[in-house]
Amino acid sequence: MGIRSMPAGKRTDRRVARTRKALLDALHSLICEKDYDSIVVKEILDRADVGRSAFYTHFVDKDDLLAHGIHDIVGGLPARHSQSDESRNDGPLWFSQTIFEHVDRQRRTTIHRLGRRGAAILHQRLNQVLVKMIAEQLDTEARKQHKRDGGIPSDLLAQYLAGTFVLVLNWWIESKSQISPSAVNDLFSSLVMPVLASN
Amino acid sequence: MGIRSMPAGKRTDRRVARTRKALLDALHSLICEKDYDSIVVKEILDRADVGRSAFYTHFVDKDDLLAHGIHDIVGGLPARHSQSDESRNDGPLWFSQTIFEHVDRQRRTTIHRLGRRGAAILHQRLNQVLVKMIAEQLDTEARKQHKRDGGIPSDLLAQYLAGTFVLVLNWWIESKSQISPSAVNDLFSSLVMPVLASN
DNA sequence: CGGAATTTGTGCGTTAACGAACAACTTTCT
DNA sequence: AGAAAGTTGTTCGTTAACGCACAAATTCCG
Repeated sequence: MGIRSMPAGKRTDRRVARTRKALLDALHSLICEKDYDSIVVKEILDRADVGRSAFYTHFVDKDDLLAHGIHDIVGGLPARHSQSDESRNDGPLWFSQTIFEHVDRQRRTTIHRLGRRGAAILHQRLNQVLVKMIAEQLDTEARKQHKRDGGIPSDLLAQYLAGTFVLVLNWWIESKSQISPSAVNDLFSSLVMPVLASN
Repeated sequence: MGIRSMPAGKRTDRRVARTRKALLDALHSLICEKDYDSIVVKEILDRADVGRSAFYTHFVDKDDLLAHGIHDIVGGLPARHSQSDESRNDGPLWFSQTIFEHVDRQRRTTIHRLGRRGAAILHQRLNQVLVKMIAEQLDTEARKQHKRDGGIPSDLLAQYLAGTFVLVLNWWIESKSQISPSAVNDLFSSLVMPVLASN
């Protein structure tokens, strides 16, 4: 649910933010040291210095905690997007480059420790968040252009873009060949640009 | 009161420890940036991310918070003392060298920003804590030697040693001449050793 | 000087985190 | 296999921290 986007409601309690951050950080630092599957809740609790009951008031289990970890990754993205100089870099692909670079940075420290399951969870979640973000951005842009539609429905397009992105991302991570973030970003562009152009 | 010495009672609540540490750390980092006197409670609260009422449940005011800051400095001392190999380095002066070195390290970052008042508070508190620590150590040692007394009362001796130490420390800080920690420690030894030897 | 603004310290109803205990389940060891 | 050890997820009474509002004291400034 709401990452921290809408200005509605009162802002979150200090304690809530603290506990969440402590747990998220604890998991992150643990993943840097050992495989995700071998990590046990007690370890997270100890490192975060948080009680067991507090954990389960915020997350349903370890996987849920992991899934929420991407907010740190993707959370800062819309800020950069909306704060950009309104120049011309806000196409539907504004997100890809940044994420590719981020993944590239974290590749050797954390990502390879996730294992099949952890990676699947994160990809699923990333897909989820991306769909939402892209859909919003697409709608905003469509509204600027006087609702000119008739092509591909925007929600389908969003799902397509997110899906393709995660696919490429996954392939990139699995692939042994060392490709630069920029190069794989170009690959991604090559795949989806024709579709975008035809719209 | 009790720093964290006695094994009595249940250990402190996580929340208490967290709040205390957050406030202590916040003050410390603020002193690194501006004069102690110019720091206002609100600033400490904001940086520590702690509510106003939480502050006053632990400390009576800003000065009280500062005073409790030395526990970080002196707190680790007894551990080192009791964990030493029981060899022969536990004279009554085991504390001085360590503290001189610590002060030397923090000299340019924090100490000079304390001002008259802040320094006075810290010295007073340091004296207080030292008296207690030295007295305990003196008693322990006296008990080992079959209560052989008749010389200077141990509590007086403790006060004397602490007082002299703080005096030398203060002089060292104020003095323009650059004296090494070891050198000033030797000076301190020279002052009190005769008295100790005559006992 | 004197009013405005800020800072201080306190009170209080609400809520999140605590800690401890628990049954159910999984792992490990022999 | 079967006992011992460890892990998970839940419950519940207690308590610290929250946020907010307030009067008193202090500092700022025209």
